[in-house]
Amino acid sequence: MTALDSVAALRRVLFFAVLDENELRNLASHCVVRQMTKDELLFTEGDPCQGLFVVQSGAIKVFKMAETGREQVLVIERAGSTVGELPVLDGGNFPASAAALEDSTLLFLPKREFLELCRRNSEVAFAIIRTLAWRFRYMASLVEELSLKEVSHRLARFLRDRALASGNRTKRGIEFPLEETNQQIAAEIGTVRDLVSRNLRRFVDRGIIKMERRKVIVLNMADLEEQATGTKRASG
Amino acid sequence: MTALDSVAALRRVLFFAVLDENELRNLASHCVVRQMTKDELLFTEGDPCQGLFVVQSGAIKVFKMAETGREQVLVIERAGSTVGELPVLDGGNFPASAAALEDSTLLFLPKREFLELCRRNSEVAFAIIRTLAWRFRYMASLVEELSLKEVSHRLARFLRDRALASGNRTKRGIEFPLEETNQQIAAEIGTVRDLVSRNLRRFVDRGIIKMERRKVIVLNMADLEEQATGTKRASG
DNA sequence: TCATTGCTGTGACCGTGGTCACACTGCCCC
DNA sequence: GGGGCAGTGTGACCACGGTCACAGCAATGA
Repeated sequence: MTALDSVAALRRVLFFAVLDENELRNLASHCVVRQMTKDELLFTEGDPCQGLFVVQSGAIKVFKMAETGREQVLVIERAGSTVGELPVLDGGNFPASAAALEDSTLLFLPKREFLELCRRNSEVAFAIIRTLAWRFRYMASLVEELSLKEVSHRLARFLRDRALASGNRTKRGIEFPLEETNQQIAAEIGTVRDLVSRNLRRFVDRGIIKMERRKVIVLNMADLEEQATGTKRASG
Repeated sequence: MTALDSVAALRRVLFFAVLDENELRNLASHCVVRQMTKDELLFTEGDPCQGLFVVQSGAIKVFKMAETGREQVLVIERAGSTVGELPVLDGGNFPASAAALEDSTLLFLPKREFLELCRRNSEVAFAIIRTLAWRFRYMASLVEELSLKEVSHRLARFLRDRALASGNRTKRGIEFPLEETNQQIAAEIGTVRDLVSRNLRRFVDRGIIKMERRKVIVLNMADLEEQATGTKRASG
């Protein structure tokens, strides 16, 4: 872990990308590296916030948890994204909890330095606005899905996104590994593990996908797409 | 409708409050007044956006609509709030639709002028950041409720919020009128009109509230509070 | 006055989402 | 090899959320 790594990590962040080498180096000098092991808790909803975290590598899930233990993932941040900038910006506490989905490396940037930078550099401020706008759109579509779509549609969308993002086109179809457990998928799409299992099976039965071990092969992308787009009550 | 009214309306907006009289007047000179009648559509999800709307009076609901006709309200904006600043800020289209809940007066501010102002005045930019942060928190709690709470809890919370915001303490309890139809309440809390009706009845049966016509009397605030706080599976 | 309209209340019904229990399958590690 | 351990698959069951149909009620306006 060198200072150069930190600079590189910061540069990947949308709202630090506008900074020049000197500014980045200065910023990096204020950062503290934080190693996270899989499943480690970064912070809990309601905690006060001292600064923001830049994801250098790995993946951090931000989530809400019910007393029953059931959780709803709000967003997953990977390299080049930040976690916790919201409470830094509005002075409140963390609106949700966060934990590492895999071993991860973060940079902690104290809020003092971050806010100072915002005030100094209006380009940064605008980039932050764009980031927040993006986050809002994402949340709005999440609300839409949870309120107006069925579990099978949310799962279909999940699979489609994975297929487009990390799928390999083979003669059999679009193949990709299902990295996460059904439990994790459930938390992302807003249901329970059992239903993920059942709905995956249903897709297999209908010939939309094929599963080998934990590898998914999309046989019929059009059908999957249709499943993902449909509304409640409009299933076939 | 005078220019003074416009200035007053703008001043109520969090991110214009920092402007001085001259700036406000200048801004107002670029605004166009738009009268909306109840149920009139302001814009539809996906429409391109030419500027933002300042609510001077009345109420605008921002919502997502399913093909079935069922809708989910994201937020309701009243005097002093704005609608559509998001697409102005990130250059995208409207992420949701908007319509008037009652007769309303809006000011339309073309995006050119608004963006120029942002660039000129960093105070405005920071106020916008605070507004977006607030919106995000609101959406996060909406996601939490939709995913992790039952309809009865969401309704209880709705009633509690109303009681705190506009309730009159009387010898019988906390009284307030239920302005909206069950249909509207349903769209706000994410369900259908029938369930709102049934759940209201259940609260009455349990002695938590009393209903006279469309007036609600909260008899037992503690119970209502408990209903509103509980999680799925933790009901009595 | 009466017809129309829009909203509420409600009984009957049903499907999806969710719970629970348990067997099974890899897998890691002693 | 065999005993945990974590995750998956699945049958049975249940309840909440949602649908549908219809009756009642209040407000409106011709």
